[in-house]
Amino acid sequence: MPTDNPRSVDPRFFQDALLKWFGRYKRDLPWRHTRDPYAIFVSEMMLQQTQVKTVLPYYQRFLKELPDWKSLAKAKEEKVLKLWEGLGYYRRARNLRAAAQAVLKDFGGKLPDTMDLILEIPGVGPYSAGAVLSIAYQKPHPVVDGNVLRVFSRVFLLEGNLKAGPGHQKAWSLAESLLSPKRPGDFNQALMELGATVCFPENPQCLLCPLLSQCQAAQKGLQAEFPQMPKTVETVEIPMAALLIERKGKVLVRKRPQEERWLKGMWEFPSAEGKTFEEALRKLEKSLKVRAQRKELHEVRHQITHHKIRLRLFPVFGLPKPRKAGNLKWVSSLKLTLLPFASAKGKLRKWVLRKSVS
DNA sequence: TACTCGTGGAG
DNA sequence: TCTCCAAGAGT
Repeated sequence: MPTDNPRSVDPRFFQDALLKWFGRYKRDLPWRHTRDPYAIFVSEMMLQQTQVKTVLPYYQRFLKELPDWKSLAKAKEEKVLKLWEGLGYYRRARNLRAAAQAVLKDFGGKLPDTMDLILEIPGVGPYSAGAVLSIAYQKPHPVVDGNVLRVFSRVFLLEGNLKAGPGHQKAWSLAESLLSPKRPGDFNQALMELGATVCFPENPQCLLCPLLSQCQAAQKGLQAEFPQMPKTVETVEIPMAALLIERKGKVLVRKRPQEERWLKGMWEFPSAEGKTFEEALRKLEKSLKVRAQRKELHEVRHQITHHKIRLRLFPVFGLPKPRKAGNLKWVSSLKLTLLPFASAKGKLRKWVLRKSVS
């Protein structure tokens, strides 16, 4: 019979096992070498729904360029977005800048160290608040993220969807009851580290786990059955066409308006959706008054939530006229632009940089 | 509450 | 090639 009663676990044993393991096996990460609340705050914003390995280069570059609250608060949004290019969830970048402005304007230049105040900051929710307070200020607040949910679901055999409703509440109360009051920051990081490096979604490395003796799923051989994730929505395919329009060594880019469903306010090669590529292409030709080749230069596949996007890039015939429309711009380099589906690591961007914009 | 927002890595 | 999902927040 599954027990989900936190009182069946000795918090002291849990803390000792976890902290000892963390001390020995934790990864060497840059934000573990600083006590600066700003740097820790930046790392937490970047780490939302994003793996450590992906964040690393962004974190280093971001702090070098914008080392403190003041420089971030005063930076242009374009600059912050450029530093975020390719990291995804761009609202985080805008919120981070707004957070810096709030810290300066509302909190005297110092990140607040209490739960109620830090939650007022844009982009800070329950997880980030607990993480920053415990790691930067050693305040005894728990965290619950995807890693913690996975570890708890296995150790305590928690059934059902833990990402919302009563299951989520249960996870938070467990995290609170188990938290090490002396070392909350290390405890929280240890729990997440365990999920990230041992308690994998697939093929968890149970023999390396400090909680093995406490893990109900492992004892029953049910690791693969937990966590119990809600079934995923079917993905819809969206054909998209984009145009590569060159003139005198420059390329036409477009700022996506607020009406777009994704990547609002981001720069791209002019693009459109359609039921078919041909339809998308005709829309573009009409709105920009140009003629495009029917053979694409390149195709990129991309997935945004339950949308499967296929973006084809078509070259434009002849020499198009210059245009001045507000959301269009000729650029000679992509250094100042953000290109959807063509992020820093994207194939399309690499292709364009090599073939077209040198 | 449930949906939306990006991208890359792993199996 | 396809599916899953990650140091979540905003609405």
